[in-house]
Amino acid sequence: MPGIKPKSLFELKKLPKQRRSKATVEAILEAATQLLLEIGYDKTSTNRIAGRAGASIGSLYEYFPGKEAIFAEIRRREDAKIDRASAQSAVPDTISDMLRLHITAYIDFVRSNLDLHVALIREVPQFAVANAEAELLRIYLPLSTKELKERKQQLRKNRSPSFATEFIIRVVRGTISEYALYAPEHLNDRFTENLLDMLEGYLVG
Amino acid sequence: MPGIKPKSLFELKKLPKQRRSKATVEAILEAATQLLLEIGYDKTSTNRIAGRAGASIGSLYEYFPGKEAIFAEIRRREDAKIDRASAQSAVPDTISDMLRLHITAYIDFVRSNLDLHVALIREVPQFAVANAEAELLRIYLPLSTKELKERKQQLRKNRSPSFATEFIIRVVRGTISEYALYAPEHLNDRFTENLLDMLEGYLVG
DNA sequence: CTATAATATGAGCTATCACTCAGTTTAAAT
DNA sequence: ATTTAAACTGAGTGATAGCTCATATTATAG
Repeated sequence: MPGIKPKSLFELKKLPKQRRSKATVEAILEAATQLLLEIGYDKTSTNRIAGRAGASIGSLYEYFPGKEAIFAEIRRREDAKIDRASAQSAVPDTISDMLRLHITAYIDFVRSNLDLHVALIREVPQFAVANAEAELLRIYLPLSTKELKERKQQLRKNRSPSFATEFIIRVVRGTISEYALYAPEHLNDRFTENLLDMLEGYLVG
Repeated sequence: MPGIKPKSLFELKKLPKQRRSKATVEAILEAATQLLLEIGYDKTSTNRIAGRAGASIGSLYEYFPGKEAIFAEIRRREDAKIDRASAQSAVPDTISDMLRLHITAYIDFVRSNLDLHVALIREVPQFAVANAEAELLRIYLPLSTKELKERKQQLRKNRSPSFATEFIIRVVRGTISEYALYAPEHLNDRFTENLLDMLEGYLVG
């Protein structure tokens, strides 16, 4: 019986309870984010993160089971921001307005955090891919199959709501990531309008 | 005057001349590919690659300046395969047929090398991003601005050939990568038909 | 005030990594 | 047969990585 199996390599070992330790965890996450942007994932060591954060390496390992967990938490928090960006009170009647609402929100979000967004895709190993998928479903909940079904009369013939839901979600995510990675300067209004035009043509006709 | 600056960290230091050394280089690339798929980029060490390849670590460094160069070469060879897949003799008259030709070729290619394709995106740090862009332009040359201009009468009004060229290239690449990474089992004929349908609607109307 | 839990410390351990180099073996050239 | 170039070898080096743990400090609870 060797060591005890840890709950997860990607989650916090324990939650900070006092103000002091909460600040430590925040400082670690902030330092890790900075270092990711400055020198990349590989060269960012746990010792360096602790140093930048003004914490000891021991404290870091008090809360994080390892390096990966730090970046998994950073990713989780970015996901949460997207959630907030997409959470809309009013749900439009037309598919066209629905598309515009969510896609502009998503593009605005990506643009406002472009460097970090790109670094997370480009630098950080995709250890928590399952998570990314769960995130996907949460983010675009408003754009879900259910909502499309409720607007089925607007849909083009032969468009299955369930298939179309996944399809447009992946077209949007994939295309925006592609632009963010390789042509961020083209992630502009003209792009947005073309994307919306294309998707509306696909869904509504 | 410290060391002499190497030509590039991503290119071969020297080309193998004899049959024996060519085989060594091939074995190294094959071993690196296997290890990438088995244990990932981070855990794949140069010593391990040499071991698996049946070569000495010294031989490895005779031809490759470092670990990154090995995977850059693997990527280069994959790119070359895409080139070949897209190189078509007949150039169709209609935009619709053009789309079908190149997109089905690209999807077939991705599907036939799915594991490696995904691993290269997911695991290998994007050290040679400029290369990926050069590749992009080469791959879709047939689908270029020029070819769209020649078929301008088929294009929808207000579609700029130059903008549309980049747009559809990135939609295709981004979307297919998204599916390959997160839903490879949905990278099927139904997906292909929907993608073609959407793009044709966008370009032709 | 005391006891207990929470938090912080950082020297140092083990492991592994990318990589070098002095020497040897094999093949090609003359 | 001899010379020269190409190819191969692998123990060893320096650096650094992730991470532990015994100890010390600070905060909360009773």
